[in-house]
Amino acid sequence: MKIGELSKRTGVSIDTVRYYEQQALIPLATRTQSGYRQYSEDDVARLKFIVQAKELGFTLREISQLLGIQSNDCQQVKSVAEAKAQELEERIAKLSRMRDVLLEMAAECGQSASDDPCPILKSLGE
Amino acid sequence: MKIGELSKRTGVSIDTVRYYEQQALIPLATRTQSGYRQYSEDDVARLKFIVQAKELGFTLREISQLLGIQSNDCQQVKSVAEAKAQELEERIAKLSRMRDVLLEMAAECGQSASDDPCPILKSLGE
DNA sequence: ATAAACCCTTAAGTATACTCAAGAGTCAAG
DNA sequence: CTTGACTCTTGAGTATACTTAAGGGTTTAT
Repeated sequence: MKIGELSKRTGVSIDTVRYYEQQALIPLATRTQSGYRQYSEDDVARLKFIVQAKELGFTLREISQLLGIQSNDCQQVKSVAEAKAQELEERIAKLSRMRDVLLEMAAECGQSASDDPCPILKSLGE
Repeated sequence: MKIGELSKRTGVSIDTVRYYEQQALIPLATRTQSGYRQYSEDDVARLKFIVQAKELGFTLREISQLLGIQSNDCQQVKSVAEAKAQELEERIAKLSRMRDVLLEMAAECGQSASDDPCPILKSLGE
């Protein structure tokens, strides 16, 4: 398939696909004799993965590592994946704490008299 | 205290403090007669909060909302905080799924023969 | 009183991740 | 066979969040 179809099937714009190729997130596409890029189902899957990972806050550099573009060394990919899982664990813990803090903030806001200072700065920042 | 001390106590660079002021994340500092910015403990707390929120992936715009810089309307701050808590909830769920996916990936990588293709592209992207 | 350390402003530069524009070649339908 | 949709490349522009540079006052310690 050509780049337009790939774009429609993944929701990634044509320009962004070319950008990802330039950044080596996806391999250099094979070309038709006239120079058009040709893509396969594997490319669709790879792009969908990139989209997912991006939504989760991974940088392109991290995604590149995850995809292990430069190497087919499964063991290396494994250790990267495990390290990322660990990072996610920590991030989840942090986010959970932040969520609790926000809810506490909201509760305090609801209770204080309307002309009291907002309690946010008191309850946070330390 | 002056900007240098504020910087040291919060880990935020002097330039970044001035940038945050320019972006209205912190209020315009009062000045000495010679034009030096003067800060208080409240400013320290506010900056520490900004640092925490940033680590959790909030944008400066979102943090600005959280801090409710333009308004002392506690109820508005409350609703922003609750909305953010809800967003965090969803983000935590997504991150948890991603962590599971990564661990599954790692497990598969560990099992496949070393010359098999890496199973990542198969197990993801759909 | 003078040198080091600190502060000021304005403006430009950096990294990430796109996004758009210009100018030109290619392909499919009527 | 031509028109419109699609693709190509190169290069510049955008947004976010800083960071650095240039040039010049202020404070503090000796």
